[in-house]
Amino acid sequence: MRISELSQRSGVPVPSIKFYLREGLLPRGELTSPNQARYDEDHLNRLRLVSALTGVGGLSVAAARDVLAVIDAEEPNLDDLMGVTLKAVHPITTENEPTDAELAEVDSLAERHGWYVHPDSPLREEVAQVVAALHQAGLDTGSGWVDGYARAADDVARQDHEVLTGLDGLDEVLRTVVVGTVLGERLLAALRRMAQASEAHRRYGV
Amino acid sequence: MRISELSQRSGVPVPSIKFYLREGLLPRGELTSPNQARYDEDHLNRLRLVSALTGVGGLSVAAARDVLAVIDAEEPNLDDLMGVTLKAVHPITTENEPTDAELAEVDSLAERHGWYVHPDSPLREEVAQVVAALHQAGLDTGSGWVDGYARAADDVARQDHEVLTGLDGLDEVLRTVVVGTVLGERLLAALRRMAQASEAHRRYGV
DNA sequence: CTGAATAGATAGTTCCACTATCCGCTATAG
DNA sequence: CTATAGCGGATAGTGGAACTATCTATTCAG
Repeated sequence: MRISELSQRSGVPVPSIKFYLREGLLPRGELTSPNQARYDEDHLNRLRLVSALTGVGGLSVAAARDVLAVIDAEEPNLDDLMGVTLKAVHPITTENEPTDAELAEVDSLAERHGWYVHPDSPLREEVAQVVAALHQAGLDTGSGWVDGYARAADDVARQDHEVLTGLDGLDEVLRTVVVGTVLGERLLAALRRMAQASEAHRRYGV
Repeated sequence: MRISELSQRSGVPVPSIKFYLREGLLPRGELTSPNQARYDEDHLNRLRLVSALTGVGGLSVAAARDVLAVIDAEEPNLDDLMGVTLKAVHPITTENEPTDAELAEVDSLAERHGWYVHPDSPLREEVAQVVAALHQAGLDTGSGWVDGYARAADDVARQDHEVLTGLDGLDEVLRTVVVGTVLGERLLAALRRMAQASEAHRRYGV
């Protein structure tokens, strides 16, 4: 197919597709002549993936490119993929260094839930940073409600890995990890809001 | 205190504070003369709240302003607050209309979990949109894993409301709803990633 | 044959979240 | 008392991100 069909079937405007081609999110089509290229179903699927990641997924174009590059790597590596994906989802900023007390809070939380957290893992800092933001915003994390969040997170993570074991091709595993990490987060957030609204209705009526 | 002290204690640069003042996220200080104003602890707390919402919370300045405006309203209303907050967190885009099948999927999910979802609620569309994005990205939602996410979301939402019943002042309730919605989402996401990493370590070593 | 579409390059646009500069004034150190 | 650093408030400028428009030289479809 040509670019206009790709555009129609994906819902992405032609200029945007050209932009993604330039940025390397989407491989070029096969040139049949100097100004004609042919795209196939793979291109369409890839474009839909890009669209999902940058749209609902909320990734920047640069972050999406990094993530996709790992998927495309010769020897894809689950570790790399997780690292890149985690970085992509919410860029680590150094806006407010967490205190040692907050890091310790995270460590003890992890211990209570039986999590192994590498001391140098950026995740440790990241969680501590969110905790720091909660404190800054005037919320107390001392009364144990964070453990409830951790339990829910643990449930979801276990299930995520269950799902992965049911897949066969490496390609599918990689794609599922990426999409599951990026969109799963959005799904969980949206469902939480839905559950919250329902709970509010149940408790306080309409 | 004057603006420089506000800046030092909050970590926000003076020009940014001026920007927030202009944008109405932070109330003006009390003028003691035409070019001198006095700020107090309330200003500092408010600034820290703004910083948490726009920083780790990921809200745009406009979204933060809308949310804060509801908190500041004469007669604050929990419904308004939730509506505005939900809109602020992830702006509703019309990028890919969910299909009727996807909406139906969401409805039956809600029913299975005993959630009341108003037919006109934007949440319905929002969840369906995430589901649509998952489909577009090539993931199947038919095998029941979404129910696991819903269960986790339900747990968290119930607990969120438990926390609220333990608070007294309306002000505190409102602030907790906002911060809890915005930052709670980030917390849950970060914890999920941490749990995922730990689970990966448990299953595949290193 | 002709008009619409195409590949690829370059340049322009729009939005956002700040920054920088400027002015007239004021608090304060010496 | 002066010098000077800082202030409030207004206006203008900056830099990055994600497109969007335009251009040229083809080429395909009717």
